[in-house]
Amino acid sequence: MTQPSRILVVDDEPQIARVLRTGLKTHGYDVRVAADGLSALETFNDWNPDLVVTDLSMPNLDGLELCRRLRQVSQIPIIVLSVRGEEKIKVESLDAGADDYVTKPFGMDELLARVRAQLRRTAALPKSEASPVLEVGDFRVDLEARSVFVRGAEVHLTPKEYELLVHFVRNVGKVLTHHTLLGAVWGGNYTEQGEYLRVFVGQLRKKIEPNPSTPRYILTEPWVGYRFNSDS
Amino acid sequence: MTQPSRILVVDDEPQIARVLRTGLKTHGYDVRVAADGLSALETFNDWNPDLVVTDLSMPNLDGLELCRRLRQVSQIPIIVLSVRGEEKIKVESLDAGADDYVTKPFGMDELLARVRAQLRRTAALPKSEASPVLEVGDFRVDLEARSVFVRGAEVHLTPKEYELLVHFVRNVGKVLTHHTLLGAVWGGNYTEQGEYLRVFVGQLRKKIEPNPSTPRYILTEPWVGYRFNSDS
DNA sequence: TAATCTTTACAAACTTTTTATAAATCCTTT
DNA sequence: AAAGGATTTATAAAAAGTTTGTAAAGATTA
Repeated sequence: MTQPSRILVVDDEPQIARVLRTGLKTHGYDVRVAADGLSALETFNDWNPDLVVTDLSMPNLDGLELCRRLRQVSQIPIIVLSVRGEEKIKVESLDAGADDYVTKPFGMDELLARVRAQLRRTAALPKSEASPVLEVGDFRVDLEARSVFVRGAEVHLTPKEYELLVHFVRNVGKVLTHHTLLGAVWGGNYTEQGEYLRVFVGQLRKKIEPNPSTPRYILTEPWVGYRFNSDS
Repeated sequence: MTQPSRILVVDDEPQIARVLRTGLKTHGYDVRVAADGLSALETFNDWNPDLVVTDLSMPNLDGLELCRRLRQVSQIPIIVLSVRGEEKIKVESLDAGADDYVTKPFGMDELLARVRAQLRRTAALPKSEASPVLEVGDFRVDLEARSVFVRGAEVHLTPKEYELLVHFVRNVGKVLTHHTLLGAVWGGNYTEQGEYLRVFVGQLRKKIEPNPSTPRYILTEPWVGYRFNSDS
């Protein structure tokens, strides 16, 4: 049997920490709790967890800084807990290296779903970056042939559409900010051209979504960016 | 009885070339010699050898570049000959696509052992790449006779048209960038001459497409390149 | 001289960018 | 909790800018 995944919970509020610990434990995860950023880093080094769930406001070393420090040494998935409505901080978190966020107050079910999604994503990552074919959910992207198949059928994409899709597929389950996507596809001088992104996301959806008006793959994260989803 | 293996020897020094030719011939191989990289490529296309032994320093097109060019179109084993002790060039050769490396001066026995090893290795590979006849969809290209049949009828192609088609046929289904195609057919110094490609694709289409204005085989991928399609 | 390759020029096709408007989302106030 | 206002997002379509297709003339080679 495989080892249970290890999850490091970082929160200075004891009630929330307890809820998270018990919720995750009852679903089979191995959990440890740290009350601030510094002890989180220590536990990370000692225990080598598979995923981190962290609050943003904490003593000693806040969530943003924790993300940055972790990113310097690891690709481990990080889920940030943020307050509803503070969109700016969400973007900052993602820029700092977070993979996803959950807005408080949150349901345990939602958090568990996000945790599963992140663990699945990192499990699916290719061991060597060399593989010329990306296979994710219903998608198959052959980088060498530059061809794209969705649910078995080939779709033709223009250059910009293609680059955008590749970026999505390479980051399934991860929330990508407008800034990030624009930089990746159009380059660093176009990170403010939100219109481009809207237009091309729309075109991509028309080509890959069964029902473009209620997207199943390219989900929008209002005020933040988009997330590529591969679940059925 | 099976055909003797064909070995293409590429060396501009006549003595060495002669030694290699006689040595290999007395061991039952079919041998041809080319004095430089360019004529080696020609002989390769015409004669479809099973293995290439090449020197590094040559006029016209050196051994490294020859390796790269061959690798674009073939998995044929390449053994490189070079002066003893040049470790850097050894690494470069292998990066360029060489399979093995023999330092001069060398014993014929050693070279023969390397040749046998490489041929043994490729003997296990699927036959497709070794065949002198490429059959793809409605196309039949006889590399040895340098003849092309489309839907049963032979078509006459000029040298450039022929090389272009061979490159397409060898990479069915893949999108080939302008850059790649120009490099493969015209060489590395012409990768910016997009006009050439447009003109020759047009000529090829006139010769092979049932309806050149709505191509069925050579499909264009706007802003990227072309893709050869073999479906009906 | 004939065949092939290179160069040139312009119309047609396609992608990207821009623009405009409707729909959705979020925040504030009641 | 509900309504209104501000901002963001979705969508369509026109405008702009490149690339591609094609013919034909010039250059080169055998």
